[in-house]
Amino acid sequence: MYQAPRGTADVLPADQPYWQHVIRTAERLCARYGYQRIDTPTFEDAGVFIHGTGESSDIVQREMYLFEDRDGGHTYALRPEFTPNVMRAYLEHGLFNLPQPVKLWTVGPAFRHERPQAGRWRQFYQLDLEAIGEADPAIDFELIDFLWQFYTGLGLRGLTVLLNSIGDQNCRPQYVQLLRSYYADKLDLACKDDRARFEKNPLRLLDCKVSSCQPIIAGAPTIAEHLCEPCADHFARVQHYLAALDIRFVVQPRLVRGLDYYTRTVFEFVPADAGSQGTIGAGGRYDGLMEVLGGDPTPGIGFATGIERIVLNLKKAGIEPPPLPVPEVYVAYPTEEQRDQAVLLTARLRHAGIGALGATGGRSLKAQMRHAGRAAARFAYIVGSGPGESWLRDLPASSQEAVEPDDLIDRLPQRAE
RNA sequence: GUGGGUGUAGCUUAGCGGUUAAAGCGCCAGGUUGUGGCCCUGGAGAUCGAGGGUUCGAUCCCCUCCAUCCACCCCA
Repeated sequence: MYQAPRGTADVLPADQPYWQHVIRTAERLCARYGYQRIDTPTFEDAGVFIHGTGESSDIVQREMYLFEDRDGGHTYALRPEFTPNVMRAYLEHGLFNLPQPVKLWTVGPAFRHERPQAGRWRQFYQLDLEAIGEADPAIDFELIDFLWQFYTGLGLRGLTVLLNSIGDQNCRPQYVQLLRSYYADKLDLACKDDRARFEKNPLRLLDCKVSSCQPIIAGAPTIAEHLCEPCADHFARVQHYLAALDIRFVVQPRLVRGLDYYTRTVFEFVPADAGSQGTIGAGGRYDGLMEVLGGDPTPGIGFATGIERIVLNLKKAGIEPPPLPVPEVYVAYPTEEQRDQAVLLTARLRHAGIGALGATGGRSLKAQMRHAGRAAARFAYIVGSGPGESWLRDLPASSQEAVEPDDLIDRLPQRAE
C-alpha cells in the first residue's frame, strides 16, 4: 500500500473547517489592510533561493529540494519559503512601476527536507505577506499589527511578539566586527557549530542553543546597543506604535533569525505554552534583498505564518471553527418506482441554487433517512408515488408535511451566493 | 544529521509464549413488508508494520529494515 511521503499530510474533510477558517480570516484581513493576492510557482530556478534566501542559511545548505529538469541545464528548487519567490515576480513583471509600496499576499505549500516532528513538515502551508518599496517603520508596525489581529481574531491568546533590530549595512558590519573580536579568544570554549558560524555568519552565534555556549552569549555585546542613528530611530518608532496599541512585545536582543537577507526589524510570534515548534509566524525587513536578486535597491518587509501550526494551536486551545455549510435537503425515494424522479428532482434543486444530496444505490428508505441524518441535512424530502404522498421532513424538528415535488423549490431557502 | 519512544481492524485501544486475536466508535443490514437521530440484534472488516532468527509453537522474546511520534537542530 502506498502512503503519503514522509513529512506530508492529507488535510481530510474533517479538518477542512479549521483550514478554511484560517484562510478566510486571512483573506478578510488582507482586504482590510490593502494586500492583494499573488500566486507564484511552487518551484523556481534554484538561484532565486540560493541567492535570495542565502547561501549560508540552513535552508539552502541542507534543506532545499533540488532537481534537474528533464531537458537538462536547469536546476530547480521547490520553494522553501516565499519571499524570494515573490521578489522575483515583482522584478520580472515590473511591479516597481505600481504605486509603492506594493502589498502582496499569498498562501500555499513550501518544502523543506527536515526531520518531521510536531508542527514540522516537509510540505507545509504558509500564509505570506510582503510589503515592497517602503522603508517607513509604519509598515513594519502594520505587518506586526496584522499578525496580532489575525491570531487574536482566530481566538488565540497569550501570544508574545519577540522583536529585535539587526541593523543595516552601515552599522551591522561594525557590530559583527565587535562580536568577532569578543568571540575570538573564546572560540575554544564554544561548540563546533559556533566555530563555523564565526567564519560564515557571526550573527548566528547569538542564536546558539548549546547550553555551554550560553555564558559566552550572555556576555556578548548586543546589537541593539550598537545600532546606527537611523536604525535606532527606526526601531524606536516600531516599538512606539506597538506599545501605543498594547501589542505585547518583548525586545529580544539575541533574536537574529536564520535567513540571510534580513535587515533592521525582525520578529517572531510565539504562543505562551509553546513547545519546541512554538513559532507560529515570523518575519522581518529585507532592505538588501532586491539588489541581491538583480533589482534596484528596494526596501521591503514581510512575514510568513504556518497554517499547520495555527491549526495545531487552535485545537490545543479548544477553539472550534465555524462549521462548513451542510446540504439543505436530502432527497429520498421509498421504492425503485420513484428513483428516477428523485434523481432528476435533486438536479433541479441544485440548479435552483439549493444544496441537495440525492440518495443513490438500492438502499432501503430507512437507510436513506439514516444517511440524511448523518449528512446533517436540514430537510429530507421523500418522493411519493402520487399526489399527497410526498413529504418534506424537517429533520431537527422531527416534523413533516405533504409537499408536491413541483412546489418544493419554493419551500426551501436558497443558498446565499 | 543526532538521540529516545511506539507500531494489533478505518479510528481509539485490550490482549497472551500455545485451540477460530477482543472491545468501543465508525461502516453495512435488520428490529413484523414506505421514514433518521436513542435502544436492541446481526454482519463485513486485522496476512497482529516488513523480513529474518530463537522455540515443538510467536502478535507477544531477539536482530535488521521501514513507518510514525517526541526531543535536539532548524524553522512556519
